[in-house]
Order: sequence, then structure tokens, then C-alpha cells
Amino acid sequence: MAITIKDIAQYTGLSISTVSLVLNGKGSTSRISEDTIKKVQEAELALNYKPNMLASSLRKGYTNTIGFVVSDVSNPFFIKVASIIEREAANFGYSVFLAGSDENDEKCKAMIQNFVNFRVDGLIIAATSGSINVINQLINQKIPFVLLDRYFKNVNANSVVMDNYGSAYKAVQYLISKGRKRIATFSYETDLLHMHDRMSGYKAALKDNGIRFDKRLTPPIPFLNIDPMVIESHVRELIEVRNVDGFFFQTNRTAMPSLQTLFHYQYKIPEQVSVVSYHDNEYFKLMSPSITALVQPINEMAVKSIQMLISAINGNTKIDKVVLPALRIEERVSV
Amino acid sequence: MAITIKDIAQYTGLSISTVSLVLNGKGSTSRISEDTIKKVQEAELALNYKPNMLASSLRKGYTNTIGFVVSDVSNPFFIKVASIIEREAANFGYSVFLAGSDENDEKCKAMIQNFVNFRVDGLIIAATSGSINVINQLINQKIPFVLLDRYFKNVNANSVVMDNYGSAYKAVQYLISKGRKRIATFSYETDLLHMHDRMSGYKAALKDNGIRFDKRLTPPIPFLNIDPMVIESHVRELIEVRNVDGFFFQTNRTAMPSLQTLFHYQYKIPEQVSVVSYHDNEYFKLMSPSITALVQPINEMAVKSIQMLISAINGNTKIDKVVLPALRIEERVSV
DNA sequence: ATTATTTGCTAAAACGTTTTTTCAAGTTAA
DNA sequence: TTAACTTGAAAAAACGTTTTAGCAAATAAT
Repeated sequence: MAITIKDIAQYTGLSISTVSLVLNGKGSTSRISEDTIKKVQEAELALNYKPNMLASSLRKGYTNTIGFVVSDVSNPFFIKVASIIEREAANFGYSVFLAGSDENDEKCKAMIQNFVNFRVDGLIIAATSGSINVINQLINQKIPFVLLDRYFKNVNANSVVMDNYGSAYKAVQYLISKGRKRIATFSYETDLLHMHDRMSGYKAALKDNGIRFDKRLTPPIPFLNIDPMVIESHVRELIEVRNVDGFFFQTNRTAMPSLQTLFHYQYKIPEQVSVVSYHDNEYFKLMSPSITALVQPINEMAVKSIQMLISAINGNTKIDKVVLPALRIEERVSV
Repeated sequence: MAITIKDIAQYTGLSISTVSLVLNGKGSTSRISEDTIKKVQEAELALNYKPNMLASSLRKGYTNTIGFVVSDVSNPFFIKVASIIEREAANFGYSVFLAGSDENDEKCKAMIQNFVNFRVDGLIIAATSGSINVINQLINQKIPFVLLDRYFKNVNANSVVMDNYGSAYKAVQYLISKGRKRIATFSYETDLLHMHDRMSGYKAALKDNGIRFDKRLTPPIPFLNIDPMVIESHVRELIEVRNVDGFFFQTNRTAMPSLQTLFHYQYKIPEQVSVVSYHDNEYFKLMSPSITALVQPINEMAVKSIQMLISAINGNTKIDKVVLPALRIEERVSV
């Protein structure tokens, strides 16, 4: 099968201990002669030796590896985060493996367990709403991890999240500053706290501006499997019956079908309805008219979470909870 | 540290071999009594035992794991493929780990090597253009893998790719059928064969329709780090100076800035310029006017590549090269 | 000329599993 | 009653590393 250290030992006539020491760059500090070192290195190339990390990690007790569990791989937000996390982790000598849970609790749990069984040194997790028990297990097992974007009540864990309340507030405030008074948003039927916080920010901004909260302007929708037809009828009714003049979209997944509807029925943006969307999206600027959006601090989130995770891996047991504000509102206008 | 089989052995007063047999469901076939089996299973729960896959895999010689190396994680195409691959692999009892190379040869090589060092049972690879040597190494080492989307000349390896030539031909034929005669496309400066094939398809369609190939309508651009400004000036010049009446976009990455330009300068689509884009994109249909696109057989690609990979893992050494046609042209019109 | 130190390398245990072989005790057959 | 099985479980080797302790030979110190 694959070439092992034993093969190199045989090839060079040395012991496997000597070979291992050289291969790990501990040759000179272990009083291995230059000649021997060179001989091993030549053999390594000649035989095309590749270390078996299963064996190496088993013995060493760590893998230099991080698992990133994402709730939705098709969300550009997470992908950008993943890309930066990978780069940052590499700076510290860690490889990152990615896995997607499709917002499915069971899958999320399975992916985390899978990573743990393969003994990743730590995890970064964008958890699904029902995965709190796995998270608690990780805490009990003292496995280093950082929650990203999603968080839980009564769970004391490292986390890097957005200021969902503040950002939503800002978004709605923006709409109000544009003279909008009947502002709609979809309220998700989910336990995910960050969605609740967005809703709270929405309500607070209304209140602080003397606008009464109208439940009819916040139709509830399921968090998963959103039916575009349902969104379409909501959007139409909101505009036609409820006289909505502004939309605050809390996610890409509600923004997309809503915008499609707005375009399809040729509602004028922003003349007839103003729109702010929470998640930024590279395609928004390609739409005509392009869509105003909250810019998320993706870079910071990624950098911070890697920092925290590696600190935890290195034994820091102090829990840190970082809340990042939305960077700004990127205003875009029709051309 | 973590609970091991040894702990269960101690807890139950049994030997580690007995515990292992029970844990692997080989209790009854190994003549372990019902009582003992139950005792072990209770201990497993009580101690919250999780197997160490490093040790298990080291001993067993396989990991039940597949590595998926993607050239660009931010490309929706690959993400959709990844999602389906994951689902299919799970059906066969395999876990999939994902890694992105950002179209960087060195990174691609490193990720593949990393997977190999962790002894994944097989790989699915959307290779970067300069990664041919790693691929050849895999062949030499007899490591099962399937090339996806990207392929190489003179490399005899399992692969699942699109019919790039035929699809491009189809796209250009579509534009011609709409009465277009001056059709532009960007020609990538890359060694990636599938891009060359698309270019050939473009040329062939022109030729078969008696349209002379005009090099000035196919400005060369770098494969990486596309400057939107460069695209913008190309697009403008193509329309204003070269009287282009149709665009065939070979990738998302050229389509996006081009469309942005078309929108920004308010060229009428499709009245003034017709557009077909190679890669499908969920956001195209949200643009106004929405964009006509070639629909790629993502599902088939994923399913087929997993099938082939698992067959290879199971010892099938016959090389299979699958070429899938684009499903259809999804025509979309302005509302 | 002996003892002490350094040099260069190896032996062996350990990491946590899996799996084959072995073994004692109980059961059945003759 | 003894030989031949069967049952239930354990011992031990193996997977490919890493790392500590150790050991002989060479060199240095006294």
C-alpha cells in the first residue's frame, strides 16, 4: 500500500525512530548527523513518502485541523466567511474542513459529531435552531468551539455574532428617514434568537419614531421551505391592501422572492416602495434598480472567530462573546 | 481526556475486545451473550462514548470519507453540486468533506494532499488549471478520484464533465436564431480545456451559420482577478464600435460585470443586445430583464461522480469518462 | 589510564481501535 | 466417563506514527 516510515527505514538501513525524527525536522536537535539527515530526506523524495495523519494525529493527540459547520452552504454569506476563515486558519497552521447542514438539526448534529470523532482540534459552528443539545455536549466534553452568527439563550459559549437588534433598528430607521411609515417585514417562525432580535430591532425603531406596530404588516412565514407563491401573495396584499411603502427584508431568502414579485408587478423602487435588505448580496447591485443593503462585517467575523477558537484550543477557558455591528447601510439608487 | 473503549471495559469489567465487538454490532455473531451486550450498550450511553475515528480508521485501513476539492467555493454551481454529492454519498455511508482552492494551484495541491494524508477513501476534484501533476500523482498512488467539470489533455482519469463544446454551440445557435450576427464572447487566457472547448463551440456555431469569426469580438481576459473596469470598457467598445448585437457569456464571472455595464448604460435587452449566459444562476431571474441561460445538469453530475467514485473505491479500475449535455436553454423575457 | 562526557542512533512504549487466535468452562455425544 | 463440541470472553498483534529513555562508541577531561 502506501509508503510508510518503515519503508524509509528499510530503504536507508536506519531505524524508524531516526527517520521520524528527521522527517519532523528534529534531526539536528536530536543529534542526528548531517549525513543521516540527508540520506533520509533523499529517501523521502525517492519513495514519495506522505505521512499518515491518522497515525500521526492519534499519537500526537491533535490534528491541526478545524471543522466549520455551516447551516447553509448555498448562502453567499457563509461562503465568504468560510473563505476568510480558511485563509486565517492557514496562518496559524490549521487546515479547515467544511460541512453543510442544510438547516437540518439532525444533519447539523451528525456533522459536528463526525468532526469530533475525527478529532478536529476545534469547531466553528453556524448552528441550526434545534442543535442546542449537541452544543451543550461539546461544552461538557470540553471541546473548543465558537458559535458564529447563531446563538442560544442560556448557553455559555464563545460566540461571534452580529448586532442583529441594532442592525435591524438601523435599517428600519433608514426607511423611516426616507419618509416611510408603513414598513413591512416577514417574521420567521423559528427559535433562532438572531431572527427574534431582528424583529425586536424593527419594533423598537418603529416605536422610537412614534409609529405604532401593526401585526398585519409582519406576516409570519416558516423558516424553511419558503414557498415563493406565499411570499408573492403576501407582498401583493401588503402593498395593495395594507398600503405598505417600505420593506425591510431580514434575509436573502425572503428578499429574493419578494423582489421578484416587486419586479414582476412593476412596483417602482424606491418611488412606490423603499427596500432595505439585511444580507448583502453581490447580485443586488446588478438588479435594476439596485437594492439598498446592510453590509455585514464578514471579514471581522471570520478573523475574530478564528482568533477565539485558536485561543480556546491553546487552553484559554475564558468565554468570550463578541457582538459586531453592521458596517453601514449601502445605499443604491436606480440608474 | 475523551472516553475510550478502555473506559467502557473498565466500567463493565469486560475486556476491550469484547467491548469493541459489541460496539461494532458484531456481538451476536461473535457469541457475546445478550447480558453482556446490554451491559456494554448501557455503559456506552452512561459514559457518552464517541469512537476515535483516527484510531478506528488507522486500524481498518479506510475512513468512509470522501474529499471534495472545489476550485471556487463562492461559485453557486459548485455549491449545488456539493450539496447533492453529500446527500448521495450519505446513501452509501460516506461523509463528505469540502475544501476550496480559490483557483490557486498551490492551494489545490495542498488541499488534495491534505485529504490524502488524512486517508480519505476517494476524492472528487474540480481541479485548477495547473494541478495536473498532483492529479498524476494520485494516479500513480492508485488513489481513487473523479475529476469534475475540469479535465486535462493526456490524463487518463475518471471524469464527469459537461459537453462544453456542444453547449456553447447551442447557446450561440440560439443567439443566431434570434437574428443576431455580431456575437461577442470573452476568451479566457487559461489552460483549462473546458474553456477552450466553449470557445470552439462558439466558433463552430458561427461557421456553420456562415458567419465569419471576428477576433475583435472575442477580447481576451485573464482567468483570475477580472477587473470589472476592463470588462466595462470592453463591453462598451464592443457595442459602440463593433456593433455587437449579442453576447455569449461563458461564465458567471464574465456575465456579472458585463450585465452590470449593460444595465448601467441602459442598453436594451434583448432589443439592442441579446444575451445568453453559460452558467445558470438563481439571481438571473430576478434581474429585469431576466437573463437567458444554459441550464447545467448539476444533479446528474453529482450523482454520476459519486457513483463512479464509489465504484473505484470498491476496486473497479476501469476508467470512465462521462460527458453530459447542457439540459436546455432557459429562455427568459423582460416583463 | 581511567572516568566523564558527548555523539549518533535505536528500542520500546504509547495513542485507540479491530480482529484473529486462544482458552477455559460448560455441554453434548459415545 | 471420557472425548468432542459449543459457548462466552480475553489475549495479543496490528495499524503508522511520536517520543522518551537508553545504549554503545567515540571523544574529552583528569
